[in-house]
Amino acid sequence: MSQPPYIPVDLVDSPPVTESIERAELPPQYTPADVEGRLYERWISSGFFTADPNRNPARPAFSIVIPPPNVTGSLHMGHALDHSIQDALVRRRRMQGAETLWLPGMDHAGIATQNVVERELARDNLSRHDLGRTAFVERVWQWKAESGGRILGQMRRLGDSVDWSREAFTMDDQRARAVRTIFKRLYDDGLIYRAERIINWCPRCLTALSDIEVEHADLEGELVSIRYGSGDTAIVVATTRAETMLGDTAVAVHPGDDRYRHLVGREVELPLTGRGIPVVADEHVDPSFGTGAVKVTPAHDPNDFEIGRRHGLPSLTVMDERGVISVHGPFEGLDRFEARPAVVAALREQGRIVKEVRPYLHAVGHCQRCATAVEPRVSLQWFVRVAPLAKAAGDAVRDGRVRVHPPEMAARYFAWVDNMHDWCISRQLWWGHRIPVWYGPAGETVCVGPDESPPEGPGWTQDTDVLDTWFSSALWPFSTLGWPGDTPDLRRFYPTSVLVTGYDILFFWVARMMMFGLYAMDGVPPFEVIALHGMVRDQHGKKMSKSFGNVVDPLDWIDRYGADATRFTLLRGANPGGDVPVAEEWAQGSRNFCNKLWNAARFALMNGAHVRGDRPAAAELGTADAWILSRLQRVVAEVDEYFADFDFAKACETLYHFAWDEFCDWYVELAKVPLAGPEPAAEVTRRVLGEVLDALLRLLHPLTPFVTEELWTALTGAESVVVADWPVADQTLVNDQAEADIGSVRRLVTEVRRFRADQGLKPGQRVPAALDFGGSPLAGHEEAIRALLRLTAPAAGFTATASLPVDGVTVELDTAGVIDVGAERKRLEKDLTAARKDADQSARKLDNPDFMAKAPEAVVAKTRERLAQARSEIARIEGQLAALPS
RNA sequence: GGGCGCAUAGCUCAGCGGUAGAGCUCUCGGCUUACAACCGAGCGGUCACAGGUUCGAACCCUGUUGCGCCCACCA
Repeated sequence: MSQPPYIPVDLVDSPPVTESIERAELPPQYTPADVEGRLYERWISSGFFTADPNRNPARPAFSIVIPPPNVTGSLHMGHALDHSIQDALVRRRRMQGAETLWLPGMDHAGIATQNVVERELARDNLSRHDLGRTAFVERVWQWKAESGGRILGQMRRLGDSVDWSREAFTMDDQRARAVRTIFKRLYDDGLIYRAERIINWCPRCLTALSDIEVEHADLEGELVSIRYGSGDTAIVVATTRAETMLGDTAVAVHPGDDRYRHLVGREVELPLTGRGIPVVADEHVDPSFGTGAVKVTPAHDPNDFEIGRRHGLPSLTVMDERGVISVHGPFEGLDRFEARPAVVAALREQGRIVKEVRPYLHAVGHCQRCATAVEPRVSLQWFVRVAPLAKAAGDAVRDGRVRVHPPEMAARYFAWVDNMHDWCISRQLWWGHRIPVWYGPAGETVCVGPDESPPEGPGWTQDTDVLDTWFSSALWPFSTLGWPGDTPDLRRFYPTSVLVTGYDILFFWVARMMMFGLYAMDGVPPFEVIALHGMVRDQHGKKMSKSFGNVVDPLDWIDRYGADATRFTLLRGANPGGDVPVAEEWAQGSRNFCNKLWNAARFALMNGAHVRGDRPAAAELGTADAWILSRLQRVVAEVDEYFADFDFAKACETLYHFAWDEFCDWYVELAKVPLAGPEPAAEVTRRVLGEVLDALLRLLHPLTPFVTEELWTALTGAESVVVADWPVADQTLVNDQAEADIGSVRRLVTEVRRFRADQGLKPGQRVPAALDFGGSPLAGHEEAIRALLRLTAPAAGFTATASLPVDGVTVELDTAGVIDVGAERKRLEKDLTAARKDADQSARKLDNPDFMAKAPEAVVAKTRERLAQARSEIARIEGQLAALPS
C-alpha cells in the first residue's frame, strides 16, 4: 500500500483558502480560518518539513516518530495534546538548526479494525467466514483506503509539521519486512516459542489476548460454598464460578493446614459428576481465605493450571471457544453464565451440598475491545520469552541511557518490565501480520525469513494466526526508518530523540519498543528520552467519556477558535506528568491571546515598526526600551529552560505574561508618546518595537504556529518563521536598573489609578496635576505617565488636594470637589496597618539571634530588603495621609 | 490484595524550607484612534486534619481522613 505524499487539507472540510493579507491591511480581529489552510499548504510546498539525512552532517539530528494512531481512529483531545507537544519540540529544534524529522504514520490496530469491518459486514448479515480469509482481508484494505486515515487529514488541521513523504503504516510492505525479520531472529534465538498454555481468551472475538488487552473491573458475583465428598472425606470449597466444577480434577489445600492434612492424598467425590478427584497440598492455597480448600480446574483458571502442572493433574476442558458448556450431560449447550446458576440449582436439588451463598465483589477480566468477560482457556499459542528482553529494557533506563520524564514515572516502568509474563503474540484473527511459520506433513515446523521461500509441496501449511498488533508497533522507531535495511535515515535518525506519549501506554507500547529496539539495534535503545504527558480531562478534572457527555472534539475548537488556540490551551495545561484539564472558556482565553498578538502586531505595523539586522546602541535606548529588551532576554532564557524540562505549561505562561502584561500593557503604552514625538527617539522606539515583537513571535511559533507565521512574515518580509532562527538570550542586554525604574513607573501609575478608581474619578476624566520627580530618572517618562493617567498640566493658581508619593516621585492632583476624604483615609489606614505588620514581622526576625545565626546570608539580606520596602511603604502612606485635607 | 499519586482563592492548577501565586469566575468603573475576543481598579486562602523536626513548614517526617490512578492468577 503506497500513500499519496500529501492529502490536500480540504479533505477534512477546511475553510476556503484566502489570499495573503497585505502588511498594512490587518483587520482588527484575527480570523484563523483565513490563514490556517493557506499557511499549511505553503509549508508543505516549501518542503520545510521534509528531512534530508544527507544534508549538512555537521548539524545535530532531531527525530521523533509519532505514536501511530489507530487506523480506525479520529483525532481526539489526547492526540491533539500529544501532537501539540511533539510539534512544539520539533518546530523549536528546527528553528535551532537541527536536521529535523517528525515521522507520521498509522497502526493497523488488529482487533479494533477487524471488529469495525465485521460490524459493517454484519449490517448485511454477513460474517467474515462468509467472505473467507482472502476476501475479508481484501475488504479491510479497502476500508482502510476509503475511511482509515481520516486522522491524517485532521493532523494537517492541527498544523503538525510532519514529514509526509515518509508516512508509514504498520502493515505496509516495509513494515512487513521488518516484522518477518525480527520474528525470524527471535525464533532462531529461542526467544519465540509455541506452547500449550492457559491464556486470556475472548469468547466473542474468538482470539487470544495478551495481559494488557484485558481490563479488570470489579463485579458483583456470588461466592458459593460447596461440599465435595461425603462423610469423613467431606470438604467444603468456595467458588465464584460454579460451572467450572464440571472440569475440576482436584481439591487443593495448604500443606501446613492441619484441618485437611488427613485428606491429602485421598480422593473425594465431585458432586454432579460422581468422579473421584484427589486432594493435593499446594503452597499457593491461602489457608485463611474461605474454607482454606480450593477446587482445581486446570483448564479454566490460570492458578489452577499452575497447580495442575505441579501435581501432574489432568486438564479437563468443559467449555468450547464461545464459553458454552461442551461436556455431555444436563448442562451441555448452556452458556457459561447460564450454566452457573443451573449448576448451583442442580446441587441444591441434591440436598445439603450447597453450604452457603453470599454476595461477593471480585475483579473480572474483560476484553479491552469488546468488553466481553475473558475466559481463561488452554490453547496452543506463540509467545515471546520476555525475561532477557525485559531485563535489557529495564537496564537501559536504570543505567541512564534512556531518561524517563518526569522521573517519578520510571517507577511504574520498572514495576512493569521487572514483572512481565511471557507475551502471547498469536491472535486468532485475520487482520494482521500472519505468523511466518509453516508446518510440514511430518510435523515439521519451519520459520521463514523475509527473503526465504516457504516450503512447498503437499501437506505444508502456514500458521493461520496473526501477530498481536503491538508486535509491529514495537518495531516502529526503527521499522519506520528503513530497518532491517542499513538506510541513511536509520543512520541519521536512530535513536530517535524523544518519545512523546501519554503515561497510559507506558506499558502497552513503550516497554515493548525498548525491548525490540535494544534487541534489533545492537543494544542501542530506540529513544533518548521518554517524555510522558497526562490525560486530557474536562474542566472538573473528569475523564472525557461518551457516557458523561463531556467529550470535546478538537476539530470543533479548531473551527471555532483556531488551531493555535486549541494547541495553546492544551499546552498551557500540560504540567509535566499531570493530567490536562480543558474547558471552553480556556479555549476562548487562548483565542483572545492570539487576537492580542494580532493587535500588538497591527499596532506595531501601523506605527512603522521594523526589523533590521542591527539594534540601536545602548546609549540611544530610553528606559522603557532598555527595560523591555532586558525582560526579553530573561524570557528567552526561561523558555529554553522550560522546553528542556518539557514544561510547556510554564513556557506558555511565561510567554503569555510577557506578551500581554509587559509588552502590550506597558511597553506599547509607554511607546505611544515617543512614537508620536520627534526623531531620533521615534525611530529607536520603532526598532525596539519591531525587534521585541520579532523575537516574541519566534518564541511563540512552536506553540502557536499559524498566527505567528502570518504576523512574522508581515513584520519582517522574510519567507517563513518556520525556518527562522530561534532567539538566543543576549546577557549584555540584561539591565537591572531599567527594570527597577520601570517597576517604579508601574507602581506609581497603579497607585494613582487606584486612587482615581477609589475616588470615583472616571478613567477618561482629565485631572490637573503637578509631578515632582525630585532627582528621579523617571522624569524622562513624565509625558508617558501623564498620558497613562489622563493628567493635564496644572493651570495657573493650581492647588493640589491630594498628594501621592511613590518611589521618590510625587503626583499632586487637583481633585477639589470630588475627593472623598473619609474613604481615602480609611483605605490608607488599612494599607498602613498591613505595611506595619509586614515591617514588624521582618524586624522581629532580624532581632532573633537564632535567625541571624542560622539563616543563610541571602535570606537575611532579603528580610532586610523587605523591611526597607515595608518602611518606605509606611512612609508613602503616611505622606498621603498627611496630605489629605482634613 | 500490592504500588504510586493528590488534597493550596468559587473552579482548574503552579509553588515543594524563608512572610501565599496564575488563569478563569466574581465586584466596581470605562467604547482611552492596536485590540470591548478590550482597558483600568478591586474582592477572595488559619495551603484537608493531628502531631513532630527546624530560628523558620503549604513545602520535610509520622499518623488520620477523603479522593484519584496503575498493577493484580485469593478461589
